[in-house]
Formats: sequence, structure tokens, C-alpha cells
Amino acid sequence: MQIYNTLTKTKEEFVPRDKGQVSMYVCGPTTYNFIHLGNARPLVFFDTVRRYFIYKGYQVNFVQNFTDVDDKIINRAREEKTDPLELAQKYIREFFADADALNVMRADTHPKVSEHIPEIIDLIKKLEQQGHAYAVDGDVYFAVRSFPAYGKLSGRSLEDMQAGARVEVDPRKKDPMDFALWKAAKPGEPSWDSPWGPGRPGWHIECSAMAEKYLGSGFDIHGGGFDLIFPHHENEIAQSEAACGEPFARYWMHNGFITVNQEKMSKSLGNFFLVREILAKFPPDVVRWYLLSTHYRSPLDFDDEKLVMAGKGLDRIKTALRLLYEAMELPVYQEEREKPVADGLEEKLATLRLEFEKAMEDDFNTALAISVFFELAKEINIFVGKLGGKVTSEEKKLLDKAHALVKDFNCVLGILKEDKMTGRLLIDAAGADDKLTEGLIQLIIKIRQEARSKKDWATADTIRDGLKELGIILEDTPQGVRWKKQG
RNA sequence: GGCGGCAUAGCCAAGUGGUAAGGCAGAGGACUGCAAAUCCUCCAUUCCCCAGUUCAAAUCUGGGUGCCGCCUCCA
Repeated sequence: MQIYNTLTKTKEEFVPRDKGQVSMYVCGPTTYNFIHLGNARPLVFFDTVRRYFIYKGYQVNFVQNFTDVDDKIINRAREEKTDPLELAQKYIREFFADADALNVMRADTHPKVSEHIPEIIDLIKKLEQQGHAYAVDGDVYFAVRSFPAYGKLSGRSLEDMQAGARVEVDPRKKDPMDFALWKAAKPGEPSWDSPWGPGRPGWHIECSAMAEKYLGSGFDIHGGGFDLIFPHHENEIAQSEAACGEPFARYWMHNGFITVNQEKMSKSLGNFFLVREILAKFPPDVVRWYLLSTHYRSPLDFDDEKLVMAGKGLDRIKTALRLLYEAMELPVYQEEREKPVADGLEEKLATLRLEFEKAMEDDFNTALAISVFFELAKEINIFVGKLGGKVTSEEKKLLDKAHALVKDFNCVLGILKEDKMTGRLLIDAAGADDKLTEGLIQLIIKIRQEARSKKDWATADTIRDGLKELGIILEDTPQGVRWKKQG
């Protein structure tokens, strides 16, 4: 398994700290608003990473924090005249609503800053005792000059950064790049008691404290967006490694941005689209498919047209799956076929599994993995097309194997949900919402079939066109009529 | 100013030394009452430009052009 490590700027062979186990920490959102598509990319991508490790049989410990104490939350709460922690709590709930829709698994632990103040204070105390931090007027700063490796993740030196620094220099800091570990409380802000007086944690220290608590030093993978490399992750490394003298995280993974008209989607530019706005127009499986259709380190440009395209691609997979399920319902014949129909399919399925794994093991190349999924869909279509309305028991076994492979691909990519009772994947375009609709459609189909049997094509076509207007697609096959909702 | 990334068909997008995956769109064919779905075939002599290394380059080196990001909150 090869993983591109931001720390070394190369792909490295992944070796977990503990055999058979993977520890991951992915920076979660600051919960002062609904999440936008840019937030959804790391969510979906790292969820897919986690799913692949699970597929490979690893035991994964996945931690994703919530930053529920922060300037932006405080400001927003002031505007809305509510309590900051309540506001944060509300958006944590909203976060889960969106994440659940995108089929993102809940983390094993979702620690919150507000519930880890003692751990944070302990870490700051440790840094202060070791001379890596200093207090000024109730604030505590990290002394970047005390950590010689500062800049190793982002690949820049303190000199580089200061030359072009656009930061207002706080004269109380020993070095302009020193950053806050603890902020003295201002009136009306949430605060906690500390050795330096009442206050709250700085932005970076939380992740150091919580990652250490739940995963320990030298855990496997730390992930987030490219924009977190500096300063956030650089600072996490400084804090954690200065405090314990051991490597913090071993593999640093960063996803590229979602762009709009090739420009970064961001809250400050105001060109962002909320996940729920998009989900109002497109099904969640399409959004997820689209997010995974490009390699995670490349930028991904967003517009409606691209989601439409992704939807059409995913329809191909869904159609193959529908055909597969149809074939799995066919009666099993005992006698052999005169001409075998499944030539080489079993080997082909094995090859496709290997290709899929190879793609995922090359730095999680989901775009390539998806192309393997398309090949699988084609193989299924070819096979099912040759069955001619009946299967032998051998062929039935092959259908089950193909189904198992689809389920495995789907499970790693997290696209379609599974019906726990039947073990089948749910294809939303198929089937009716209720019994009445199903009955009505079946009745209409029956009437149309009667017209067709009398070669009354005008009536048959009127019905088909009329249903299409309503978003119901009819497909005539030798085995009967199939219907689905428009994708 | 410092640091970094990207440039592949109409569109999206893999591919980092061995002669251009896959998807969408498009064209033709099979199937069909006609469709739809599906299958088959076609659709980049070429990978931003120039020079170089090499038997061999989209892939490596140098130069150029264009776009983007980080250095300030941001996934």
C-alpha cells in the first residue's frame, strides 16, 4: 500500500504502527455553519480510506474532532444572540445530518474541544515547563524558535515566512510566527480557569491534545485539506513533538480543493455551496460518486453540469445492478446449456478485484478504481444479456460472485446503501414509494401490453410517452416490461 | 517577495520512461413494432510551447507560457 506523505513529498509504503491496526485522525469542522462541498470532500475521501482499510481486514480507529470553541463560533453566536456552545452543538447535529446523507461512517470517537480543556491545559503546561511556551498577560504562546524542525511539513523556513508575512506583528511575541496556545478570556466569551487565568484554547492545540489522548504518539495517518498544512498541521507537529519528543503522526495526507470556476471554494470568497443545497438537487450517491471521480490530491471543479455527468455515469452502474438482480430472480434450470455462456467470467471477476485493489493501494486512486467498477458493470451486462431468461446452477453461482464483487466495490466507495434484510444494494431509481403507486403502474403496464398485443402502437406509445412525462421510464424486454424512475 | 501545485479528445479524467485507461457527449451497426436499456465498432499519430537526455518521453532535464493554491480564518 502506497501513500503519498506530505511530510516527505513522496509515496511511501504504508506500515502501520501496530500490526493489523490503523489509527487515523482527520481534522473536523469548526461548527458555526452548515458544511459546504469543500468540507465534504475530505469527509467522503477519508471515509473511503477508512473503508478500504476495513475491507483489507485492518482494525481501524478513526478519530474526527469538532472545534466547538472558536472566534467564529463566538461571533456567530453574538449575531444570533445565542450561547456559543449551544450554537456549536446545533451545527454538530447538522453536520451529522449531511454526513449521514453522504453515507459517511461515524468516527469511532468525535472529541470536542469543550470536553477536553483539562488535557489541553496539561499539554500547554508541559510545553511551558520545557521552555517551548511562554505566558504574556494571560495569553500563552508557542515559541517557534524553540522547535528547530518548525516548517518541516510545509517545506518553508521561518525566514521564508517572515519575509512575506502579512501578519500584524504583536510586539508581545518573541517571534512573529509564535502562535497562541491559550487565549485570555474577553468579557462575555466562554472561558475556563487555567494557571494563566480564565481563557480558552488556541486553535491548534486541541488536535495535539485529542490526537494524543485517543491515538497516542506516532499514530498512523493524519488527514485534512491542503489549506491545513500551514499553519494548522505545522503547529500541531511543533506542539506535539516538542512536548513528547516523539514523532506525532507518521503519514500526513491532504486532499485538494473543490473549486468553482477554477477558484477555491471557500467561506471567505463566498463562492461556496452548502452540502444540503446540493443534496436538494442531486441524490447523495451521485454527489459521493462525483467527489471520488477525481484523485483526492487534484483540484475538483464544481458545477451542476459535472454532477449531471457523474449521475449518468453512476446510472450505468445502477443499470447493471438492476439487470443483475433481475437475473438473480430467474428460475434455475437443471440441464446444461448447449453452448456455455459464461466463458472466462470467473477469471475476469478475479482480475477486476485485483485491479480495483491495485488502484486503491496506489495512494487511493479512486478515479481508477471507479473505472474498474465500470468494467465490472460491462461484464455483468454482457453475461446477463446472454442468459436468455434462464440460468443454470453454475451460472447462478457466478451471478452471486459478481454480486459479491459489486458489493465489495460499493462498500469501499460507500455509494449505495445496503438492505440489511436482503443483503442487496438499494437502487433508488427502481421501485415505487408505496403500494398504491406500484399497483397503479403495474395496471397501466398491463393495459399497455394488451394494446401492444393488438398492435395498437398508438395507444402503447401514448402511454409510454405519458409516463415518461411523469418521470417513469418503461423498457420493453423479451422477458416483459421493466420500469424505473427517471435518474 | 517566499514556497508549492496543475496543464492529456467537445467535456470529465487515469496514466510518471516502452509506444495514450475509463466515463459523459457524438457517429455507425445489432436488438426492438418504434423506443429505451444493453452489446459491437468508430471517435487524441498525440498529451500547453520550445530545446535537450535516451534505442525509446505525456512521463526525465532546462527554458518559456497560462491557470491555481499556501504564506491571514478556511477542508
